[in-house]
This record gives sequence, structure tokens and C-alpha cells, in this order.
Amino acid sequence: MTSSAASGTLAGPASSEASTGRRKTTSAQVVDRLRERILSGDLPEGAQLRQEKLASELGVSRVPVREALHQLEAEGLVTLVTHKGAVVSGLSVDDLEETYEIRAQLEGWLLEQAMPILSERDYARAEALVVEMESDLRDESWSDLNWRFHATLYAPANRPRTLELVHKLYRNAYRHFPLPIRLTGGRERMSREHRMLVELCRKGDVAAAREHLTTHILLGARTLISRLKALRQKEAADESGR
Amino acid sequence: MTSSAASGTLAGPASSEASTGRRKTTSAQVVDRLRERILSGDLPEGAQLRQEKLASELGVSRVPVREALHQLEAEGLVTLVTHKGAVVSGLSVDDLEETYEIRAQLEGWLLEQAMPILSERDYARAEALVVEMESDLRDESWSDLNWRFHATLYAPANRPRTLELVHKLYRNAYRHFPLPIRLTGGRERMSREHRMLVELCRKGDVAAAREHLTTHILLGARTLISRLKALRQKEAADESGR
DNA sequence: TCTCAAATAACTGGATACAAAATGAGTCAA
DNA sequence: TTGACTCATTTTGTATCCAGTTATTTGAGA
Repeated sequence: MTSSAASGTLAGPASSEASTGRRKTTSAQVVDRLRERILSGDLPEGAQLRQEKLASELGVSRVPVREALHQLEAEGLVTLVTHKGAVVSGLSVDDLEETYEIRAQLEGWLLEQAMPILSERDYARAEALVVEMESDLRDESWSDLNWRFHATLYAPANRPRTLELVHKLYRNAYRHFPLPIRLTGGRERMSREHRMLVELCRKGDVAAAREHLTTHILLGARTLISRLKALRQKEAADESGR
Repeated sequence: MTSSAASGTLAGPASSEASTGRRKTTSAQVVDRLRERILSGDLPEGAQLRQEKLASELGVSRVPVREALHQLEAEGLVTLVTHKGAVVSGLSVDDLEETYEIRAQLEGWLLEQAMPILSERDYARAEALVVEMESDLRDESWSDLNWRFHATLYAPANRPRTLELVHKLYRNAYRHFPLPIRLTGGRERMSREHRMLVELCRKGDVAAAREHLTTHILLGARTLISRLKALRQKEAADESGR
């Protein structure tokens, strides 16, 4: 446990210190590492997180790992059961639906607030992102680009905390969908809806834009969730029929 | 540190264990304790939280205290600065305004969803709470009763996560206002607005009810915040002029 | 062979002790 | 007065030990 020669060991002082100028604490680094692995799906829903294993993998002691797990629990990424340990938390279908409803409400409001302030520059930037989404066909890039597109339209509302909250909901919901089923309704439909949204904003039709955005989110969610249900049923069938 | 005979020592296993049947972990108890003290204003904004002091006060070691602080940080109640320690976090005026705006959006939506399902029983319960608020003149009871009134009208919407989120925002915003200035516009106006809200729900006028609720929240916030500003300016003046 | 209970192992939660790192205050000299 | 330096305080991290709980295995009896 001394040499910490494991493959995934945390970066030495030099690397992270140099970039920020301010060295993060070990537990904060552990949080970042684990969050990344969870959000990326590397640690799938339901995975057991053993303190000792994580500690040795990362080359740290158990204390910062425990603190990291507590923090991740507060973020909703893991579930801590007393004396049983940490498990990467899942989200029920109901929870997912609710998350999307909250997003629809808050994003609709953000767009409404931003619209009077949106400028041609913002529209151009948003459309550039649509183009980027059309050209970058890697599935992994998509959800980030999609968020940036949306965020571009909300930014002028100047509601940083709301934006952060929505972003958190966005990431937390998205990770539950395996990559293959994320692109709801295909890229074409997404592009079409996104372009349409920008167009409505340009026209200055607040009500129509909000309506379109809300539908975009909720219908997307419905498709996504029904696919997830199908996938889970299939998995359950495979499991029992095996 | 051995005898743990301090006044605020955590309850022995017996008391909390008996009620739930499942003993909470020490760090969870510490979280509860600290959250309570912060939300009640006992630990005011900006207060330094010394690990060792808290640990000895509560009769526990530093480990659960640190874990608790990390969790509270994730909840937004304290700010952790590396190597400087934990401070009860404040909220800027901008943050407060934003919090109320989010509440207005989400609560408006909750009410809309709940309205078709609300029954005479719910109205009666809500009105009973209004009466209770009129008779219980203790300032400390008020914010809890107020929340219960609102929650009663949202409960049928059956959106537990949204309700929890809103509740968190509610508490987190409220604690920043010292007790004396909490009752915006006096009890009479509050009662009037609450009764009016119930009446609009009874009539089934969804749009009017939502509008009234939103205004109720946002105007209340504005009054509250302007008072807070005045208070802070006064404090600043006292400070420099002393 | 199957089932259930006791023994055992594994893991988490917590306490304590100690080392390391960083901050802030104070000191001292230029 | 300014600036560098030292030092006490505090947080952070590690190691070790122990207690309590859960999971697993073992073994006896049916």
C-alpha cells in the first residue's frame, strides 16, 4: 500500500497542481475521479463500491474515499447503506420522468427570460453547435454538445444557479441511458427541432418558442424512457430465460 | 474528550434507535444536528466550524464530523475552503432572488398538476393550517406551518422529488432572514393571500390560482429581500460608524 | 441430498495517534 | 514602513485498531 504503483493511481502533485496553481485535496480528487467514472457509465448502475478496493486502486487511504462517497451520496450519484456499503444509484422510471418535467419547467422559464436579450451572435453560436452535432458522429460527444446548445440559449437569462441546477439534472438523468439509445428519434429529428427552436427565437415568438422547447424535452424524454423500459424488460427476460 | 459529558452530546444509542428501529450512523446524526443548528440560525451565516470543537461538543471523533461537513457542503449549507475550514455559507441577494424565482416556477407547476385532483379534504386541511398560523403567534412556528400549508396544496400532484427539491430551496432561503423580518407584510396579508389561494383552487380556476401563487411568492420575496438589504446596510453603517 | 443454524470471514463505521501541508499572525531586520 | 521569515494553529491524510453488522461457508441433522 506504500508504493501506490497501481494503474489508476491519482496524479502526483506536479500535474494537477501545475494546472490550477491550487492543489486539490485528495478526497476532492477522489470525488472527481469517481463522478467521472459514474457519469461516463464506466461504473454502471448498481455497481458495488468497496472502500478498500477503491483506496488501493487510487493509491490513497480509506478516509478520503469515505469522505468522497459521502459527498457523492449527497450529489445523488451513489446510495450509502449502513454497514453494507456504497452502490452506484439508479433512478426509477418515475424519478426520471419527474426529472424531465422539472427540466421542462425550468428550461422553459430560462428561455423566456433569455429571449429578449438573445442576439444574433447567440443564434449563430447555437447554429454552429447544431452543425457540429451533425458532423461529429461520435455518440460520446453528443450529449455534451446537446447541452452546450441548450445552455447557449439560456445563458443571457443570467441565472447561474438555475443553469447549474438544470445542468446537474441533465447529467444525472442522461447517464442512466446506455449510449446506444441516447439519440432520441435519431439525429435528423434532433437537428430539425433544434433549428426550429432557434428560428422561433429569432422571430421573437416567446410563447411558441417555450412551447416548442417544452415539447422537445418532454417528448424526447418519453421516447427515451419507453426505450429504456423495453431494454430493461428484455434484460429481465434474458435473465430469467437463460 | 473521553467522558463526553458536554451539554450537546449526541443521544445515546437507546433514544434514536428506539424510534426508528434502525440506528443511524454517527456521521448522519452529526449532519442532522448541524443542519438543524444552521437552519434555525443558531449557527449564523459566516460562523466558523472547527472540527475539533464540534467533535468534542458532540462527543464524537473528528472522522464523522469531517464526513458530515462534506455532506453539508454538498447540500449547500456550508462552504469548505481547503486548509482554512468550514464556514456556514451565506447567500448573496442575487442568489436569494434566483431561489425564489425557481420556487415560483416549480410551485406554480406543482399547483397546476395538483389542482384537478385536490379535494374538499385538502382544502379543509389547508384552511385549518391557516387558522393554526393565525392562532400560533410564535415566530419560530410560522415558517414550518407556512410550508405545510403550501405542501398540502402540492401533495396531490404526486411529484415527491420535485416537492423535496422545493422544500430544500424553501428552507435554504428562509434561514437567511432573521426571525424578526420573516413575516412579510404581516400576518394579516399572509392569511388573506392564503385564503384567497384556497378559494381560487376551489373555483377550479387553474390560471388564476397559479398566477396568484406566483405573485404571492415573488412579491413576498421582494419585500423580504428589500428588508434584508436595509438591515445589512444598517449593520454596515453601525460597523463603520462605531 | 437437502435444509437450517452456527461459526467464520469480510466489510463498514468509528476512534485514536501521528505526520504533513497550509494558513495567519507575529517578529525581526533592512 | 516594508518584506521575508518563523511559528503556532488548523486542516488534511495515513495507519492502526476495534466494534458492530452483513455475507458466506461449514457442518449437523433430517
